[in-house]
Formats: sequence, structure tokens, C-alpha cells
Amino acid sequence: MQHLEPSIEQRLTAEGIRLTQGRKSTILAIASMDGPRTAAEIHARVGDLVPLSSLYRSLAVLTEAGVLSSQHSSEGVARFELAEWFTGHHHHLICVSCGSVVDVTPTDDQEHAMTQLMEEMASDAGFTVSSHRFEIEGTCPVCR
Amino acid sequence: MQHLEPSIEQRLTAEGIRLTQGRKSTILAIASMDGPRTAAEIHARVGDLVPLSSLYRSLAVLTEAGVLSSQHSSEGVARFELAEWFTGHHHHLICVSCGSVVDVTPTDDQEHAMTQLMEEMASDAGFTVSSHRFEIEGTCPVCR
DNA sequence: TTCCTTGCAAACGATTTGCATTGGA
DNA sequence: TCCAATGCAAATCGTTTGCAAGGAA
Repeated sequence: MQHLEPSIEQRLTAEGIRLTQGRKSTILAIASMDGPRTAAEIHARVGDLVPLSSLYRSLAVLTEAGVLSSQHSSEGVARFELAEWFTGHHHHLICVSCGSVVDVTPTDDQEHAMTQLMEEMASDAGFTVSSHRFEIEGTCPVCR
Repeated sequence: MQHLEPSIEQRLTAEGIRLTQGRKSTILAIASMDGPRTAAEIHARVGDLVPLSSLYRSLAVLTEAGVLSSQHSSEGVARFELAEWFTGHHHHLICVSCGSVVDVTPTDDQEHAMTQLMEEMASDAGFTVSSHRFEIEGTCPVCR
């Protein structure tokens, strides 16, 4: 993604969010890195163009608007990535050695099996399922 | 658990960890609350007996010793619970409305299916799996 | 007695916020 | 033009740490 995807631009406009230089570079930076990234990592990419405090504000706004999604890594730091409506549904492989995070997209069969498992496990407790997160920890090819 | 389980006591002794009053009440407090708990929640239970800084130190030591396990909730705060060798392997149902976390223990069939899925998804990326975390988000019976 | 553990207060890192200024629609 | 977005600095929150005093083995 060299330029902002029209679908993202549309979404921002639809949400009444101004498309500033800083936000453009923020989104492009996130798109250019694979796997969810921390504010610090993103800041290293966008450099002096966007100070940290502004970056945090943009990340919050973009997440709120559904352009980004965020989670917290095992160390407790927030990580951001493009939302699933854009990237497709996926899960994360996390290297316990170097901390790198890689996306994995389940096949339809796998996703179906996972959804079924989830429903089974949740229904006993009376929960209505809205989403799930599956994190696989292991050792990446580089660290092995 | 009114008194500290012998197996836990043994483990602490084996790890060369002193069993102090504060640590006893900390473990008992965690055992008495279902699902993983934050330091603040635990502190509210043990009260003035254990100041926050000492509590954090104990939690770190007990986690290191394998008596507790910790993760970070979606808001980025650390949550502690008894380790799986004691409670058994399980996953978490998280209420998106009130934030409560409930344990769910998969059946052998479910766990087997999950392990298989995980291996499939990880092997493509060349990862060697060491553990997994499955978090189901939804609405609890109380909030529904 | 000997170290490990505690308690306090101060330090930390990640994230948030108040306020005056700037820039996009 | 006008209000949302920015930049800076200061504040906040969860968590960690230095150091002297206390307590388990």
C-alpha cells in the first residue's frame, strides 16, 4: 500500500474523520509492517512527522472508527494493526523468544471448527459469543 | 481453599521460597476469586496486610516459581491466577460489557481439536508451538 | 544469625490530557 | 471560516526499584 486505499479513505470520510498528513502516514506505516505494532514501533517509522502524543490520539481515533484494531501483547503494551474488515480475519503466532508476531489466516474449515468449539465452550457458561482471539505461542523459524 | 494446599506449599519449599503471611493470604485470596485477577483486585482482598508494592513483588516471585500464571487483559493490566498444573488447563470467557472473566475448561475432545487446529496453523509458518491462549469474548448472563 | 522479604517513597514506562495553535474541509 | 487535529509539557496509571528495617528458617 503506497497510497491510502480508497476503501479506508471512504471509511474515514463516512465516520466524519479528517484525513490529515499525520494520519495518512500513520496508516501507511502500519500497513507496511506485518503483524500488530506498538505505538513506539509506529512512531519510529513516521518519525518526527508525528509526535508520540499525537500518534496515540490518532491511533485511538482510528481504532474507534474501526480502521484499526488494537490488542495488548503479553508484556502489556498496546499493538495496532489494520482492522479485519480490511485484512481479513486472522490470528497471531507469537515467538516466545524474540517477541515477533506473525499473522495466520485460518482456512474456512479451520475457522468453522474453531467457531464451533467456541460456541460449545461458551454456551455452558451462558455467554453469548461476539468474537474470539486465538494466540499461538511458540518459536519462530529464525529463533529455532 | 481455606488453608494453603500442601502441593502448593511443597512447590514453594522446593523452589526455596519463604512462605510468609503476606504470600499465604495472597495465594488464598487469588484461589477464592474465580478467573484471573488484577493486582488491584487482589490488593482489595488482602487489604492493609500487604501493601501494593509488596504484593507486586510476591506476585512476580510466585509467578516465577510457577505457582501463579499471569497474562495481560485487553485493557493492558496484568491478571494473575493459580497455575494450570493446579487448576487444570482452561481458557477464558470475557464479558465485553462488564469485563468479568470466567474460566472454561475444554473437554478432552475439544482440547484435542484445538491442539490439532493450532498445529496446522503454526506449521505453515514454521513455528514450533509451545502453548496457546484462546479467549472468547461475548456477553455474560448477567449483562445480557 | 542469616538472608530473604517487607514497607515506604521515589522512579519508571506507557499512555492520556489541558491548553493554546494550526490546518483541513 | 470554523471546528477538529496538533504539539508541547505536565499529569496519570500500573508497575518496578533502592534502601533500610523486619521476620522466616
